[in-house]
Amino acid sequence: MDQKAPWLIKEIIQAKELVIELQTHLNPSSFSGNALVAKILSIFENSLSALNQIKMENETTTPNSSMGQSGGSLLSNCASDFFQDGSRKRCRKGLVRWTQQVRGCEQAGLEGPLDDGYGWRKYGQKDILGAKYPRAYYKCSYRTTQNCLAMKQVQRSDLNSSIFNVTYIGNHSCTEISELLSGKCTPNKPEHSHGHCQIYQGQRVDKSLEETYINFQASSVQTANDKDKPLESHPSFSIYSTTTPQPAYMGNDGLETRENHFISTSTKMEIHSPTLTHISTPTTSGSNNKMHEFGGYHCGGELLQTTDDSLGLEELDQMIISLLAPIATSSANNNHPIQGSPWDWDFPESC
DNA sequence: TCCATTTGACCTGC
DNA sequence: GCAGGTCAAATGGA
Repeated sequence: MDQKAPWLIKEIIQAKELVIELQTHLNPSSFSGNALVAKILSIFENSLSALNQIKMENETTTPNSSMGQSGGSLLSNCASDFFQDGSRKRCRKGLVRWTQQVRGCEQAGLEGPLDDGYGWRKYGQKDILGAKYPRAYYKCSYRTTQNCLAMKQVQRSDLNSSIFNVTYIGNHSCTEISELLSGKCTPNKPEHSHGHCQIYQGQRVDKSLEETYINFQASSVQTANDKDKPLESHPSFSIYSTTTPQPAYMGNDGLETRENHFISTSTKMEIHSPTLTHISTPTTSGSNNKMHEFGGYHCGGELLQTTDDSLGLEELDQMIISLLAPIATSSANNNHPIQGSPWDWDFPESC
Protein backbone atom coordinates (compact mmCIF):
# COMPACT_ATOMS: atom_id res chain seq x y z
CA MET A 1 0.00 0.00 0.00
CA ASP A 2 2.80 2.38 0.84
CA GLN A 3 4.16 2.02 -2.65
CA LYS A 4 0.73 2.37 -4.18
CA ALA A 5 -0.29 5.49 -2.32
CA PRO A 6 1.33 7.96 -4.75
CA TRP A 7 -0.17 6.13 -7.69
CA LEU A 8 -3.61 6.10 -6.10
CA ILE A 9 -3.32 9.80 -5.28
CA LYS A 10 -2.43 10.52 -8.87
CA GLU A 11 -5.34 8.43 -10.13
CA ILE A 12 -7.81 10.09 -7.81
CA ILE A 13 -6.61 13.54 -8.77
CA GLN A 14 -7.07 12.60 -12.39
CA ALA A 15 -10.53 11.28 -11.65
CA LYS A 16 -11.33 14.45 -9.79
CA GLU A 17 -10.33 16.52 -12.77
CA LEU A 18 -12.60 14.40 -14.95
CA VAL A 19 -15.49 15.02 -12.60
CA ILE A 20 -14.81 18.74 -12.78
CA GLU A 21 -14.78 18.47 -16.53
CA LEU A 22 -18.00 16.51 -16.38
CA GLN A 23 -19.42 19.25 -14.24
CA THR A 24 -18.87 21.78 -16.99
CA HIS A 25 -21.25 19.79 -19.16
CA LEU A 26 -24.05 19.79 -16.65
CA ASN A 27 -26.93 22.14 -16.95
CA PRO A 28 -26.17 25.02 -14.55
CA SER A 29 -29.79 25.09 -13.48
CA SER A 30 -29.53 21.50 -12.33
CA PHE A 31 -28.65 22.02 -8.71
CA SER A 32 -29.21 18.36 -8.01
CA GLY A 33 -26.70 17.38 -10.65
CA ASN A 34 -24.20 19.85 -9.35
CA ALA A 35 -24.84 18.65 -5.84
CA LEU A 36 -24.00 15.11 -6.89
CA VAL A 37 -20.82 16.29 -8.53
CA ALA A 38 -19.94 18.17 -5.37
CA LYS A 39 -20.46 15.02 -3.36
CA ILE A 40 -18.29 13.00 -5.69
CA LEU A 41 -15.61 15.64 -5.34
CA SER A 42 -16.05 15.45 -1.60
CA ILE A 43 -15.41 11.71 -1.71
CA PHE A 44 -12.28 12.30 -3.71
CA GLU A 45 -11.12 14.90 -1.25
CA ASN A 46 -11.70 12.50 1.61
CA SER A 47 -9.83 9.80 -0.25
CA LEU A 48 -7.00 12.13 -1.08
CA SER A 49 -6.69 13.29 2.48
CA ALA A 50 -6.65 9.70 3.69
CA LEU A 51 -4.02 8.73 1.16
CA ASN A 52 -1.97 11.80 1.93
CA GLN A 53 -2.12 10.83 5.55
CA ILE A 54 -0.82 7.39 4.73
CA LYS A 55 1.82 8.93 2.53
CA MET A 56 2.92 11.35 5.23
CA GLU A 57 3.04 8.61 7.81
CA ASN A 58 5.17 6.61 5.46
CA GLU A 59 7.46 9.56 4.89
CA THR A 60 7.88 10.20 8.59
CA THR A 61 8.74 6.60 9.24
CA THR A 62 11.11 6.55 6.28
CA PRO A 63 12.43 10.09 6.16
CA ASN A 64 14.73 9.54 3.21
CA SER A 65 12.19 7.93 1.00
CA SER A 66 11.09 9.90 -2.00
CA MET A 67 7.45 9.65 -2.90
CA GLY A 68 7.53 12.07 -5.77
CA GLN A 69 5.21 14.97 -6.27
CA SER A 70 2.09 13.09 -7.10
CA GLY A 71 -0.87 14.65 -5.48
CA GLY A 72 0.75 16.80 -2.91
CA SER A 73 -0.91 17.72 0.28
CA LEU A 74 -4.06 19.37 -0.86
CA LEU A 75 -5.73 19.38 2.47
CA SER A 76 -5.12 20.64 5.89
CA ASN A 77 -6.43 18.89 8.91
CA CYS A 78 -7.85 19.71 12.26
CA ALA A 79 -4.82 18.50 14.10
CA SER A 80 -2.98 21.56 12.91
CA ASP A 81 -5.60 23.95 14.18
CA PHE A 82 -5.04 26.05 11.10
CA PHE A 83 -6.95 26.55 7.93
CA GLN A 84 -5.19 26.93 4.63
CA ASP A 85 -5.67 30.65 4.68
CA GLY A 86 -3.46 30.79 7.69
CA SER A 87 -6.18 31.97 9.99
CA ARG A 88 -6.13 30.35 13.37
CA LYS A 89 -9.63 29.02 13.55
CA ARG A 90 -10.12 25.87 15.46
CA CYS A 91 -12.17 23.20 13.77
CA ARG A 92 -15.44 23.14 15.58
CA LYS A 93 -15.51 19.95 17.64
CA GLY A 94 -12.96 18.57 15.23
CA LEU A 95 -15.53 18.22 12.50
CA VAL A 96 -14.67 18.04 8.85
CA ARG A 97 -14.95 21.45 7.28
CA TRP A 98 -14.71 22.60 3.71
CA THR A 99 -15.82 25.52 1.61
CA GLN A 100 -17.53 25.67 -1.73
CA GLN A 101 -18.29 28.59 -3.92
CA VAL A 102 -21.77 28.43 -5.34
CA ARG A 103 -23.26 30.60 -7.98
CA GLY A 104 -26.77 31.62 -7.08
CA CYS A 105 -29.34 33.96 -8.45
CA GLU A 106 -28.58 37.65 -8.27
CA GLN A 107 -32.08 38.37 -7.08
CA ALA A 108 -32.09 35.59 -4.55
CA GLY A 109 -31.35 36.22 -0.96
CA LEU A 110 -29.17 34.00 1.12
CA GLU A 111 -31.45 31.22 0.07
CA GLY A 112 -30.08 31.39 -3.40
CA PRO A 113 -27.78 28.37 -3.50
CA LEU A 114 -29.54 26.40 -0.85
CA ASP A 115 -30.55 23.48 -2.97
CA ASP A 116 -27.52 21.31 -2.45
CA GLY A 117 -29.37 18.09 -1.92
CA TYR A 118 -29.79 18.24 1.82
CA GLY A 119 -32.42 19.59 4.09
CA TRP A 120 -31.17 22.52 6.16
CA ARG A 121 -32.68 24.53 8.93
CA LYS A 122 -31.53 28.06 9.48
CA TYR A 123 -30.63 28.78 13.08
CA GLY A 124 -28.93 32.11 12.92
CA GLN A 125 -27.70 35.03 10.91
CA LYS A 126 -24.87 37.35 11.73
CA ASP A 127 -23.40 40.50 10.27
CA ILE A 128 -19.74 39.89 9.68
CA LEU A 129 -17.25 42.66 10.14
CA GLY A 130 -16.08 43.98 6.82
CA ALA A 131 -18.53 41.86 4.91
CA LYS A 132 -21.21 43.46 2.83
CA TYR A 133 -23.71 40.68 3.43
CA PRO A 134 -24.62 38.78 6.60
CA ARG A 135 -23.63 35.19 7.16
CA ALA A 136 -26.39 32.63 7.58
CA TYR A 137 -26.02 29.56 9.74
CA TYR A 138 -27.75 26.29 8.97
CA LYS A 139 -28.05 22.93 10.67
CA CYS A 140 -29.18 19.68 9.13
CA SER A 141 -32.94 19.30 9.33
CA TYR A 142 -32.36 15.90 10.96
CA ARG A 143 -30.16 17.19 13.74
CA THR A 144 -32.74 16.50 16.42
CA THR A 145 -34.30 13.35 15.01
CA GLN A 146 -31.14 11.63 13.82
CA ASN A 147 -28.44 13.53 15.62
CA CYS A 148 -26.94 14.61 12.31
CA LEU A 149 -24.31 17.20 13.16
CA ALA A 150 -23.81 18.56 9.67
CA MET A 151 -23.94 22.33 9.47
CA LYS A 152 -23.24 24.94 6.90
CA GLN A 153 -22.62 28.65 6.71
CA VAL A 154 -23.66 30.67 3.71
CA GLN A 155 -22.24 34.05 2.93
CA ARG A 156 -22.67 36.05 -0.22
CA SER A 157 -19.48 37.25 -1.81
CA ASP A 158 -18.79 40.94 -1.49
CA LEU A 159 -17.26 41.17 -4.92
CA ASN A 160 -19.85 39.21 -6.81
CA SER A 161 -23.29 39.11 -5.29
CA SER A 162 -24.22 36.08 -7.34
CA ILE A 163 -21.48 34.03 -5.70
CA PHE A 164 -22.04 32.41 -2.34
CA ASN A 165 -19.35 31.02 -0.10
CA VAL A 166 -20.81 27.93 1.48
CA THR A 167 -18.85 26.38 4.32
CA TYR A 168 -19.90 22.88 5.27
CA ILE A 169 -19.05 21.63 8.72
CA GLY A 170 -19.29 17.94 9.48
CA ASN A 171 -20.61 15.10 7.39
CA HIS A 172 -24.21 14.08 7.27
CA SER A 173 -24.99 11.11 9.45
CA CYS A 174 -28.69 11.23 8.71
CA THR A 175 -30.22 8.37 6.79
CA GLU A 176 -32.56 10.41 4.74
CA ILE A 177 -31.11 9.04 1.55
CA SER A 178 -31.72 5.47 2.59
CA GLU A 179 -35.29 6.30 3.37
CA LEU A 180 -35.58 7.80 -0.03
CA LEU A 181 -34.29 4.75 -1.77
CA SER A 182 -36.64 2.52 0.11
CA GLY A 183 -39.53 4.69 -0.93
CA LYS A 184 -40.35 6.07 2.47
CA CYS A 185 -39.65 9.59 1.40
CA THR A 186 -42.46 11.52 -0.10
CA PRO A 187 -41.61 14.29 -2.51
CA ASN A 188 -44.49 16.33 -1.27
CA LYS A 189 -42.91 16.71 2.11
CA PRO A 190 -41.73 20.31 2.17
CA GLU A 191 -38.19 19.70 3.32
CA HIS A 192 -37.84 17.02 0.73
CA SER A 193 -39.14 19.05 -2.08
CA HIS A 194 -35.70 20.46 -2.63
CA GLY A 195 -33.80 17.81 -0.81
CA HIS A 196 -32.79 14.25 -1.37
CA CYS A 197 -35.98 13.18 -2.99
CA GLN A 198 -35.38 15.31 -5.98
CA ILE A 199 -31.94 13.96 -6.44
CA TYR A 200 -32.19 10.32 -5.66
CA GLN A 201 -35.63 9.25 -6.65
CA GLY A 202 -35.43 6.28 -8.90
CA GLN A 203 -38.24 7.60 -11.00
CA ARG A 204 -37.31 10.26 -13.45
CA VAL A 205 -39.34 13.09 -12.19
CA ASP A 206 -38.34 15.87 -14.49
CA LYS A 207 -35.89 16.68 -17.19
CA SER A 208 -33.39 18.44 -15.02
CA LEU A 209 -33.15 15.46 -12.73
CA GLU A 210 -33.06 12.99 -15.53
CA GLU A 211 -29.52 13.80 -16.49
CA THR A 212 -28.26 13.21 -13.00
CA TYR A 213 -29.79 9.80 -12.78
CA ILE A 214 -28.81 8.65 -16.21
CA ASN A 215 -25.21 9.52 -15.60
CA PHE A 216 -24.89 6.89 -12.95
CA GLN A 217 -27.37 4.40 -14.22
CA ALA A 218 -25.15 2.72 -16.76
CA SER A 219 -21.83 3.00 -15.04
CA SER A 220 -19.35 0.19 -15.17
CA VAL A 221 -16.80 -1.35 -12.90
CA GLN A 222 -14.04 -3.83 -13.32
CA THR A 223 -13.34 -6.50 -10.77
CA ALA A 224 -10.46 -8.81 -9.98
CA ASN A 225 -11.88 -11.83 -11.69
CA ASP A 226 -12.70 -10.18 -14.93
CA LYS A 227 -10.09 -7.49 -15.14
CA ASP A 228 -8.96 -8.81 -18.50
CA LYS A 229 -12.42 -8.64 -19.88
CA PRO A 230 -13.89 -5.55 -21.40
CA LEU A 231 -15.75 -3.39 -18.98
CA GLU A 232 -19.19 -4.64 -18.38
CA SER A 233 -22.08 -2.42 -17.87
CA HIS A 234 -23.89 -2.73 -14.58
CA PRO A 235 -27.28 -1.38 -13.79
CA SER A 236 -26.02 0.93 -11.15
CA PHE A 237 -23.64 1.45 -8.32
CA SER A 238 -23.55 3.08 -4.98
CA ILE A 239 -20.81 4.76 -3.09
CA TYR A 240 -20.88 4.89 0.66
CA SER A 241 -18.68 7.22 2.60
CA THR A 242 -18.24 6.15 6.15
CA THR A 243 -16.73 8.37 8.73
CA THR A 244 -15.14 6.59 11.63
CA PRO A 245 -13.83 8.24 14.76
CA GLN A 246 -10.25 9.27 14.24
CA PRO A 247 -8.72 10.59 17.43
CA ALA A 248 -6.16 12.68 15.59
CA TYR A 249 -8.79 14.61 13.70
CA MET A 250 -12.17 13.97 15.15
CA GLY A 251 -13.71 15.11 18.34
CA ASN A 252 -15.94 12.98 20.47
CA ASP A 253 -18.70 12.97 17.98
CA GLY A 254 -17.76 9.71 16.35
CA LEU A 255 -19.73 10.55 13.29
CA GLU A 256 -20.74 7.91 10.91
CA THR A 257 -22.12 9.00 7.64
CA ARG A 258 -23.68 7.31 4.72
CA GLU A 259 -23.66 9.87 2.07
CA ASN A 260 -23.05 9.92 -1.62
CA HIS A 261 -25.41 7.04 -1.94
CA PHE A 262 -26.58 6.95 -5.47
CA ILE A 263 -29.34 4.99 -7.05
CA SER A 264 -28.89 1.34 -6.34
CA THR A 265 -31.04 -1.51 -7.53
CA SER A 266 -29.69 -5.01 -7.66
CA THR A 267 -26.05 -5.03 -8.65
CA LYS A 268 -23.92 -2.50 -6.95
CA MET A 269 -20.41 -1.57 -6.02
CA GLU A 270 -19.90 -0.27 -2.55
CA ILE A 271 -16.97 1.81 -1.50
CA HIS A 272 -16.53 2.56 2.15
CA SER A 273 -14.19 5.38 2.89
CA PRO A 274 -13.45 6.97 6.22
CA THR A 275 -13.22 10.67 6.39
CA LEU A 276 -9.94 11.26 8.07
CA THR A 277 -9.04 14.85 7.84
CA HIS A 278 -10.26 18.33 8.01
CA ILE A 279 -10.76 19.91 4.63
CA SER A 280 -10.84 23.57 4.02
CA THR A 281 -10.34 26.07 1.29
CA PRO A 282 -9.70 29.76 1.63
CA THR A 283 -12.83 31.73 1.12
CA THR A 284 -10.95 34.77 -0.04
CA SER A 285 -12.44 35.99 -3.26
CA GLY A 286 -10.22 35.59 -6.26
CA SER A 287 -8.33 32.71 -4.78
CA ASN A 288 -6.89 30.25 -7.20
CA ASN A 289 -7.85 27.37 -5.05
CA LYS A 290 -9.52 24.83 -7.27
CA MET A 291 -10.95 22.55 -4.65
CA HIS A 292 -14.66 22.05 -4.36
CA GLU A 293 -15.84 23.94 -7.35
CA PHE A 294 -19.58 23.84 -7.20
CA GLY A 295 -22.05 24.46 -9.92
CA GLY A 296 -19.26 24.60 -12.42
CA TYR A 297 -18.10 28.05 -11.57
CA HIS A 298 -14.61 28.49 -10.37
CA CYS A 299 -14.20 31.23 -7.86
CA GLY A 300 -11.42 32.79 -9.90
CA GLY A 301 -13.47 32.64 -13.04
CA GLU A 302 -11.20 30.29 -14.99
CA LEU A 303 -13.70 27.52 -15.09
CA LEU A 304 -17.02 28.58 -16.49
CA GLN A 305 -20.12 26.53 -16.59
CA THR A 306 -21.39 26.00 -20.05
CA THR A 307 -24.98 25.56 -20.99
CA ASP A 308 -23.95 23.12 -23.64
CA ASP A 309 -25.92 19.93 -23.24
CA SER A 310 -24.56 18.41 -26.39
CA LEU A 311 -22.41 15.93 -24.56
CA GLY A 312 -23.82 12.50 -25.21
CA LEU A 313 -24.80 10.11 -22.51
CA GLU A 314 -22.22 7.64 -23.72
CA GLU A 315 -19.51 10.22 -23.29
CA LEU A 316 -20.76 11.05 -19.84
CA ASP A 317 -20.80 7.39 -18.95
CA GLN A 318 -17.33 6.93 -20.31
CA MET A 319 -16.07 9.79 -18.19
CA ILE A 320 -17.56 8.22 -15.10
CA ILE A 321 -16.24 4.80 -16.08
CA SER A 322 -12.77 6.15 -16.62
CA LEU A 323 -12.70 7.85 -13.28
CA LEU A 324 -14.02 4.86 -11.36
CA ALA A 325 -12.17 2.10 -13.15
CA PRO A 326 -8.72 2.79 -11.66
CA ILE A 327 -10.14 2.79 -8.18
CA ALA A 328 -12.07 -0.41 -8.73
CA THR A 329 -9.12 -2.05 -10.48
CA SER A 330 -6.81 -1.08 -7.69
CA SER A 331 -9.07 -2.76 -5.23
CA ALA A 332 -9.53 -5.77 -7.43
CA ASN A 333 -5.82 -6.30 -7.84
CA ASN A 334 -5.49 -6.58 -4.13
CA ASN A 335 -8.32 -9.08 -3.97
CA HIS A 336 -9.16 -7.78 -0.52
CA PRO A 337 -9.47 -4.47 1.19
CA ILE A 338 -6.28 -2.56 0.68
CA GLN A 339 -3.94 -3.21 3.55
CA GLY A 340 -3.75 -0.25 5.82
CA SER A 341 -5.98 1.72 3.56
CA PRO A 342 -8.88 3.76 4.83
CA TRP A 343 -10.89 2.40 1.96
CA ASP A 344 -13.01 -0.60 2.63
CA TRP A 345 -13.87 -2.25 -0.64
CA ASP A 346 -16.94 -4.35 -0.76
CA PHE A 347 -17.82 -6.03 -4.01
CA PRO A 348 -20.92 -8.15 -3.78
CA GLU A 349 -20.81 -11.54 -5.43
CA SER A 350 -22.95 -10.33 -8.27
CA CYS A 351 -20.13 -8.06 -9.41
C1' DT B 1 -51.28 24.22 16.09
C1' DC B 2 -47.04 23.14 14.14
C1' DC B 3 -42.83 24.32 12.24
C1' DA B 4 -39.33 27.22 10.08
C1' DT B 5 -37.33 31.65 10.30
C1' DT B 6 -35.89 35.85 12.58
C1' DT B 7 -33.31 38.29 15.80
C1' DG B 8 -31.41 39.82 20.10
C1' DA B 9 -28.80 37.89 23.82
C1' DC B 10 -25.36 35.05 25.34
C1' DC B 11 -21.10 32.24 24.96
C1' DT B 12 -16.38 31.42 23.54
C1' DG B 13 -11.87 32.18 21.70
C1' DC B 14 -8.43 35.44 20.65
C1' DG C 1 -13.15 44.06 24.49
C1' DC C 2 -14.24 42.37 20.03
C1' DA C 3 -15.92 39.28 16.58
C1' DG C 4 -17.75 34.98 15.31
C1' DG C 5 -20.82 31.37 16.56
C1' DT C 6 -24.91 29.50 18.96
C1' DC C 7 -29.13 29.61 21.62
C1' DA C 8 -33.79 30.37 22.30
C1' DA C 9 -37.88 33.28 22.57
C1' DA C 10 -40.70 35.75 19.38
C1' DT C 11 -42.84 35.87 15.06
C1' DG C 12 -45.21 34.53 10.97
C1' DG C 13 -46.92 31.37 7.49
C1' DA C 14 -49.25 27.11 6.21
